[in-house]
Amino acid sequence: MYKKTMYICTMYSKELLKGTLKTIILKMLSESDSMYGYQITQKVKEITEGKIVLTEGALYPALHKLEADGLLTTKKQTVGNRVRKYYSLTKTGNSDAKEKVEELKEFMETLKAIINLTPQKLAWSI
Amino acid sequence: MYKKTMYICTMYSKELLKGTLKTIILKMLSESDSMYGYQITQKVKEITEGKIVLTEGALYPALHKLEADGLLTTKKQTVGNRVRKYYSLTKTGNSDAKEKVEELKEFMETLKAIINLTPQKLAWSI
DNA sequence: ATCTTATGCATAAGAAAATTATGTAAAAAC
DNA sequence: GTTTTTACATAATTTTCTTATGCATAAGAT
Repeated sequence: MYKKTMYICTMYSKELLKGTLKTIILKMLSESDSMYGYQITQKVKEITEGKIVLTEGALYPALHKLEADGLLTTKKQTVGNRVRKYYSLTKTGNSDAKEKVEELKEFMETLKAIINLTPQKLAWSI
Repeated sequence: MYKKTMYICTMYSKELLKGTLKTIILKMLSESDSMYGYQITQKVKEITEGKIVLTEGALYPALHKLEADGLLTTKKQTVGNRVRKYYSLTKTGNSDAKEKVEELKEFMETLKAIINLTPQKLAWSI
C-alpha cells in the first residue's frame, strides 16, 4: 500500500490557472539551461510563495505535449539510483516561449481594462 | 437557409481566456444596474478594443450557471418584437463579484513574479 | 529498524469549461 | 429583397485540467 501526499493547495480558485500552464513552463525553461519536471513544480511554488502549485497530472502531460510539438528536448540523467528527465527549449521552443510570454503580458494588460472598470467608464457607451 | 457570421477573432490564443469568463461577467454587471447577454459581449469587445471577444456558446451557459447558483437574477424586457433578458447581480452575486475580481488581481500579480523572472532571480535557488 | 515524507516519473478516468456548429427569429442596413 | 446585426439558446465535441492510481528510491523521523 502506498500513500500519496496532497499537492493541491493554491490560494486561488484553480480555474484561473487554466491556459497559463504551458506559458509558465516555457518561461521557466527560458530562464534556465534545463530543468526537470519536479524541479519546475518546486521552483514555481517557491517563486510564487506557494500561491501557484502545479500538479503532476497537468505538468507531465503538458511537458510531453510540448516535446511532441518540438518545443522541448529531453536528456535523461541518473542521480543516485533514480532517473531525472531534464527538459530544455529547442530553437523553436525559445521563440515560442517569448511569443507566449508576450501574449500573456498583453492579455493581462487587457484584462486590467476590465478589472479597473468604473461605472463612469462603462457609462460612456451605455 | 441561414448564415452565421464568424464572431471569433481575439488577438490572443483563446486559451488564456479560460477561467476568467465568470469573473469578467460579474465585473461587468457590478458596474451597471443590469445588462443583457449580447450587450455584455459588445461592451467587453469595446472596452478591450476587440482583443477580448466573448462567444455566445460560452457566455450564455455561463450566465445560466451564475443564475442557477443564485448570483444573478433576470428580468425579461420586450423591445419591439424581441425579448431581451437583463441580468443583474444579487446580493450574493455582488460580494462574489468583488471576491472574484480581487482573486484575479492577486493571481495576475503572482503571474508577474513568473513572467518577470530573470535567470539571476531563478539562480538564487537552483 | 521501520515508518513517513519527499523525490521523481507516468498514465487513466472523470469533470469542467470552452469551441464549434446548429437553430430560430426580428430589426436594421444596403 | 438580401445581407448583416441583434438576440436568444442548446448540443456535440474538444481541450485542459483535477483526481486518483501506480511504481520506485532517498531521506528523515521515531
